[in-house]
Amino acid sequence: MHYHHGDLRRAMLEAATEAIAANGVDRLSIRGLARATDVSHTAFRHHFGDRRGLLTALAAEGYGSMSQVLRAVDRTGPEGFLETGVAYIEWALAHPAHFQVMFEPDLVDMDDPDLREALDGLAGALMMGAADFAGRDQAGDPRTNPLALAAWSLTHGFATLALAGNLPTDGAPVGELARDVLRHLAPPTQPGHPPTEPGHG
Amino acid sequence: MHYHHGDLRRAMLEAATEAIAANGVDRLSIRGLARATDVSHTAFRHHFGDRRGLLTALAAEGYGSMSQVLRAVDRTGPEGFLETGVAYIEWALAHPAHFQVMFEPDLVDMDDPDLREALDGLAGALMMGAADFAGRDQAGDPRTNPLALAAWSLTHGFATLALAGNLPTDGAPVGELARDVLRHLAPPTQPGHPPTEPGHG
DNA sequence: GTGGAATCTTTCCACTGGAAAGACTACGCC
DNA sequence: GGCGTAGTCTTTCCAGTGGAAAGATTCCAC
Repeated sequence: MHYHHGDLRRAMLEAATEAIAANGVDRLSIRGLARATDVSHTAFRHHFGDRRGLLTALAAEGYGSMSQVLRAVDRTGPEGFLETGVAYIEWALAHPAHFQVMFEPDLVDMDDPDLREALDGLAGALMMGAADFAGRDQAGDPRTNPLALAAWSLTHGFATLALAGNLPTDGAPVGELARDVLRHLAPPTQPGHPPTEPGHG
Repeated sequence: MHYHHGDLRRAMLEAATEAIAANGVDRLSIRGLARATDVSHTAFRHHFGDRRGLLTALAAEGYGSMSQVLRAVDRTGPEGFLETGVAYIEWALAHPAHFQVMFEPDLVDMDDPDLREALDGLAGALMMGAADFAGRDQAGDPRTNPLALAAWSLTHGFATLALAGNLPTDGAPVGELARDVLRHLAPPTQPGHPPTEPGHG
């Protein structure tokens, strides 16, 4: 046992990831992390400042990881427009702790420069994927393009509901179900009547 | 000031609603609620048991309220299939504290009978609305119908992203944007594998 | 080596949620 | 009226939490 831990910052982030995934972020205890890492409960302050700083770092790590994964997606296939969404969902299910922190602004310090930089990186990756849905001619910015926003909402909603345990995840891999769900996104038809035509038509 | 508060249960729920909407559920303090209600910090225990019990009651209240609103939606118009989704989103934005607690299973006691009953009521209302998306011939159960699940995911995702501050809510009412987004849901146009298998049931 | 910077500990504090026991009040019953 | 019981709230105490401040230890450039 050394006085210097070696890489306490990383160890704390990993311990927090496990603890949040197991018990939820509301039951995350700094002192519990310190015990798991075998340091004093104030050791983390040098690296993160306070509890919120730790969660902010975790969120930034999540933005970076997700951004990296989404940018590596092969979107050239016949259903390439779906792949970013599927990757988004699979990443969320594989990183529940990060995902939970990433989209709860109450938990983090939104003014943190590292966080903002990582978030901007993810936003860029999302726009690339959304452009596949919206059509390559159009901008994929959800702020201006309702179809892109619909793609993001659908993907994010599926991931959120799945993480909250509201989906039948029994047996079949979620990736296939996600594909089936994401396929139901379509451009708008004439306003005034529904774009869906039930089977009896 | 009476020894008996009168309706402490309701007062506590309302104070909690305000506090969560203002600061998020993670910063909700029982003692803070007690101060706001001018009672001792253990007075609530008789009504809710513990902190989790209070959040559980809040979630149940939310399920009941949302269910009631969704069931009152007029779904007969030309775009009636959208109205449940729009009402879902508008309810969520009008009740951010409830919504936040309703879909975070870590925060509540999922075995609470009152909660389960209220949740079942909401599930029924959601299935009615989802059936409008999925087509009236088909079951609107998101557990078996991918289109119904897509409708729920899209609606829920939009509400979640809006509450997290990720949407451009400047100026225009969110209801219209929600309509534009929800209109993008459609049956699959891609050949190949049909997303819905006509299993028996 | 030595001085300074980085890292971790010790100690203390205000605060939190919960347990236990007691005090007050409403209300049916005599 | 008075009485007793159930319901409601308080008082008191406790273990646990996050954070502030100051000190101890180790690393590293020189």
